[in-house]
Amino acid sequence: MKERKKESILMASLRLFSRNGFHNTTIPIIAKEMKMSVGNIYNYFPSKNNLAKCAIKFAASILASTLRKINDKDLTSKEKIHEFTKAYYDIIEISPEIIEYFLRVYLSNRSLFDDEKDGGFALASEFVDEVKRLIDDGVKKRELREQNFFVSFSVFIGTLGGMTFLNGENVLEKKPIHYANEVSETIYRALKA
Amino acid sequence: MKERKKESILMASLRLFSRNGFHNTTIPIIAKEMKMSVGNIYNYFPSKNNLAKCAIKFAASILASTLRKINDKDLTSKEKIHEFTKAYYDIIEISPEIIEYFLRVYLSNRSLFDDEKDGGFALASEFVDEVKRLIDDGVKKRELREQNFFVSFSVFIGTLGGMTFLNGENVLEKKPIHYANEVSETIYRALKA
Amino acid sequence: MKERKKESILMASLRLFSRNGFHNTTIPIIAKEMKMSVGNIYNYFPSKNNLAKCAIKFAASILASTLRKINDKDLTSKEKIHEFTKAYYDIIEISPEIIEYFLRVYLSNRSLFDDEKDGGFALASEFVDEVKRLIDDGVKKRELREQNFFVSFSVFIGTLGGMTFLNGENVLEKKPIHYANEVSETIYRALKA
Amino acid sequence: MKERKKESILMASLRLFSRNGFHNTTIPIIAKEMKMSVGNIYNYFPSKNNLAKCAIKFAASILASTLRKINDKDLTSKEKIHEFTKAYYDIIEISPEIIEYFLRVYLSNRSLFDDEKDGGFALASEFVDEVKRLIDDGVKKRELREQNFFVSFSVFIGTLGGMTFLNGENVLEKKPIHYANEVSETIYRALKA
DNA sequence: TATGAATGAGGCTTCATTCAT
DNA sequence: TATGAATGAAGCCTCATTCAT
Repeated sequence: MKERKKESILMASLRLFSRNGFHNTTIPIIAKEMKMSVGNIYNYFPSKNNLAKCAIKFAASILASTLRKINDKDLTSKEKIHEFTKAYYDIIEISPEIIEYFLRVYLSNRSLFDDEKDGGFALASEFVDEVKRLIDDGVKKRELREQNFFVSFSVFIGTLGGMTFLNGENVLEKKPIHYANEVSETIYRALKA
Repeated sequence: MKERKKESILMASLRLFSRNGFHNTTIPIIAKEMKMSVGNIYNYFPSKNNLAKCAIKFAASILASTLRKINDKDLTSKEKIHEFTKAYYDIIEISPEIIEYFLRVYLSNRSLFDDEKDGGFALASEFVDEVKRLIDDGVKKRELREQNFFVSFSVFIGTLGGMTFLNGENVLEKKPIHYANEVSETIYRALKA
Repeated sequence: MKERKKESILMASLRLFSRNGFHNTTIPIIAKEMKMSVGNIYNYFPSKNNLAKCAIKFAASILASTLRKINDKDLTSKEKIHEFTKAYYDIIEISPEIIEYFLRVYLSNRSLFDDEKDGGFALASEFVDEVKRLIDDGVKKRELREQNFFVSFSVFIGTLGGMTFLNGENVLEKKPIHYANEVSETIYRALKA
Repeated sequence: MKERKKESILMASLRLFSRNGFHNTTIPIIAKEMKMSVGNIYNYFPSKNNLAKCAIKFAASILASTLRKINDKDLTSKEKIHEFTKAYYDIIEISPEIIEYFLRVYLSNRSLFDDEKDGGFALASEFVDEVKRLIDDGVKKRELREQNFFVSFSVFIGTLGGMTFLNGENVLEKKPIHYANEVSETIYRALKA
């Protein structure tokens, strides 16, 4: 009931924020999209900032659970990287807002999260932890090189983010999913033992 | 002199925009930082949007010229990647705003550049072109793998951007430059033939 | 209720615009006069320009309906001119802003209406059409001379406007209505067959 | 020298004010038109308001002297009205700004002239006096009807102003001068004994 | 006289948030 | 819970005017 509606507001906000940016998305716009009144939004979220924070957690948890499922499978690191890359591109295809939200809102509005511990980085920690698990496992199995985690994290997620950005800029000739193999192969090469 | 002042406004704006984002940086804030009056800013730039656009060109041309100098040297691709990574981290050390600006403003406020051709992608083209040259040369010399340029671009720049982001989030234990070797090695592995 | 408030804003704006001109009447002034907040004005009219346009239509339709009622009566042209002149001076007495608005805003700020078809002339067309009807009828009945409509229009409305202007300048010794007979007689002589 | 330059600033201002309105004409625009610096304008006129006031006097004196020359001739009132109407339309043809200034600036910015005696009406008095002379002479010669001067003034000037406005609105099919005969005839009929 | 960079008040407009219903 | 009119602070931008040169 209430929780359900809260989630649907979150989805709508995520979509609007990621498409148009945080500052270009007003509460009235969200209300209109939800066919609710402006005031009623505030019965579910105490502020626009809070909405943005919840959206980050929401998006991160979707990415995290996607990755968790793959981590839980019995696959080689190469396969995991490949599967996650594909899953990532599926998300881009179906719900690009989940990814774009990080690029459009999280990156550029750090001040929103200033009062959070870690300056808000922790909001995404569920996801980051899962990436760490993938890599640590790979290292343990000697499939991936041992190196500073954040370097590995950057290649992995930075590359995917880069492609997402280029897709958003409409400079890619084909749909993102088409590049999945090449991308995952490249990431794997970067990380392999 | 007028050109000098224009450039110093540009630097200040770049710094503020990159630190706090476009929308959280007001013209009064820029004016205060510059110890100028609000109105006087407008004698140098016709609008806040225009200021942001000029800042992109400015930042892109610094990155491009850094990379161009390296491209012009007689080095292997591996060395070039390494040199650029080091140069990149030097910039992060000295003028992090130049890099962060891309992350915090350019990536995230596409609508600012909507009226630009290519939706503003061209603003960074000077830099993108130089990356392309590095990779194409490497491919020609059989040092780098031939693959879709945008994939290579994403690994290269996405990885560097990822590290910049993590640095901005204060999750790195050491200064970015410390990771330069590991990062450039990783990028090279991703791209090598 | 919303429509009612909209109209009362329109009346207040009309009054202020006509008294002080468009540019000397600020939104805060209108808000103060209405005892509303500045922002709330914008819940009723999307811009100050739009307010001015709506005011023109509003004023023109009042003038038009006044004249239409007279046109609909079975009167000689001379009587019609006389009745309209009297009605006009009644309006000046009770709501001078309706007339003065044309003088002080419409005539003088054409650029406000540049994006309107006919450069905004159409905004007043309801009224102009009614004047045309009065004159055409008079010509048909051989009571008025046949001549270019715009010349007739100028004598008719220009004369009334002239008196309104002089009244606004406080150079008339008596109230405008006092001159109604003399004015209507003069207009009639100008137009009669 | 100085007086000459002052007059040329006045001409330029008159042109710009009448074309674009008082508030849309900035001092920098006037300076650019004059190929002078902004500051230098202030060596000739102490304020923009003062410039507007001087422009009114300037324009009124041109109209007054035009009318004076006609008044000084030995003509019937009908001929005088006709000559002035023609002269008026000549002015509209050659320097419409002189007339339009009254419509665009004087009418709509009364507050500019609030500190003037008569609320600024006196600024145009040279011209008004000349109109009075034309009419008084006509009355004395029994060619024109004796009636309240301001009524006569309104028909005379209001009609001409009406035509000017319609011309500015581009609703006239032909050039204003073409209507001169019809207009002067109509004015004469309105005023004749 | 002449320049034009600089000032700063003030205008229009937006929008997160509140609150009476 | 739900509504949406109302508030008011704050942002962008303009421009008359000044002043150091």
